[in-house]
Amino acid sequence: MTDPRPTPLPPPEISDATLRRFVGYHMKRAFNVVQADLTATLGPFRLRMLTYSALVLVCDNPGLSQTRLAAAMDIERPNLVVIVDELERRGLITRDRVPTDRRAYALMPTPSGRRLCGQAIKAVEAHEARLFAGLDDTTRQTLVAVLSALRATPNS
Amino acid sequence: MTDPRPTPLPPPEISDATLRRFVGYHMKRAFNVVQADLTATLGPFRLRMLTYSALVLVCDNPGLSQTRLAAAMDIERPNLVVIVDELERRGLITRDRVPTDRRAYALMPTPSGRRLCGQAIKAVEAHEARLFAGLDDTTRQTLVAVLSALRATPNS
DNA sequence: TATTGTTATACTCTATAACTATA
DNA sequence: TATAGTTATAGAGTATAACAATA
Repeated sequence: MTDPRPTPLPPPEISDATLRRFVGYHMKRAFNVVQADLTATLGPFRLRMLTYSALVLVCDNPGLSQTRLAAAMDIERPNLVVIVDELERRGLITRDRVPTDRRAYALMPTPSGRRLCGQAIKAVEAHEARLFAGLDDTTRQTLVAVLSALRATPNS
Repeated sequence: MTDPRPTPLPPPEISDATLRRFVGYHMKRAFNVVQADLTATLGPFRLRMLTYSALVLVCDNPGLSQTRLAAAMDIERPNLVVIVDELERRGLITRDRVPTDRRAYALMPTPSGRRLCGQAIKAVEAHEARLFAGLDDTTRQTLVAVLSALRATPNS
């Protein structure tokens, strides 16, 4: 199976050894892959990673306030507003006033929201099972442990 | 050390067990931490993760074309244009026409670009050493191996 | 004064279509 | 025709300041 073509210009391998030494570089690329796959998985539910995360947290913690939800999602409160707007507009959650603190909202899942959430969770489970099929349990646990430990950064 | 205050409302722990079961959730949060830290690290050099990656690749592969650089960085060519624009405007790289193919550019680092690149690499090395100080070599290698393996996604 | 939710805003990254000039 | 680089554009995520209502 020799190739008779006079290879027009054998594209010299790119040397990315320097970049590959940095974990952040690998994290970025890996996350892009996961993100793209997850977006496709959630597409049929008209959810994105952020709306999905918010819906799951509201279903698991009915009555959550937006401030605490934003903290749990590790995003800024202003950025949560549009996410809650979207979930509320679709009738998946409700914003109920808290009698004891009329500043805050108690976010509650609707029956429809709970239903969609359950379906989306199953889809994401299947998505992750496929994506991480090559990892044994120990490696997967190590991965999660390492990523979790990165939460708090003792910056200099 | 008893607390005499009548805890106004003991914020019930948020149950995020469902989300925590998904690796993508941990990847997102971990990447946000790394990204924020890296942005701070590169700030003094007026570089971001993308401009840094591009500069490193051009320094390691002088004469690289934009198409191949975009492929190496795993971004779309249109998005690379502004990155190359910025590096060129700052005098860190040059866009030289390729005599044999006048459509393409040969990206070359300037002496100033090489100098800044060397300094930035050292800063990023220190940044990563600090960020991943808790990981032994084996764990770190496992992490990189797992993240790298995620590149190609056999999507269903 | 402090906090909840909100608006406005800006920057970055990502993705696609369509154009130009070359090949 | 196909490719290299470009422009325009749109969507999404992130971050900060400042405001009204309420505590």
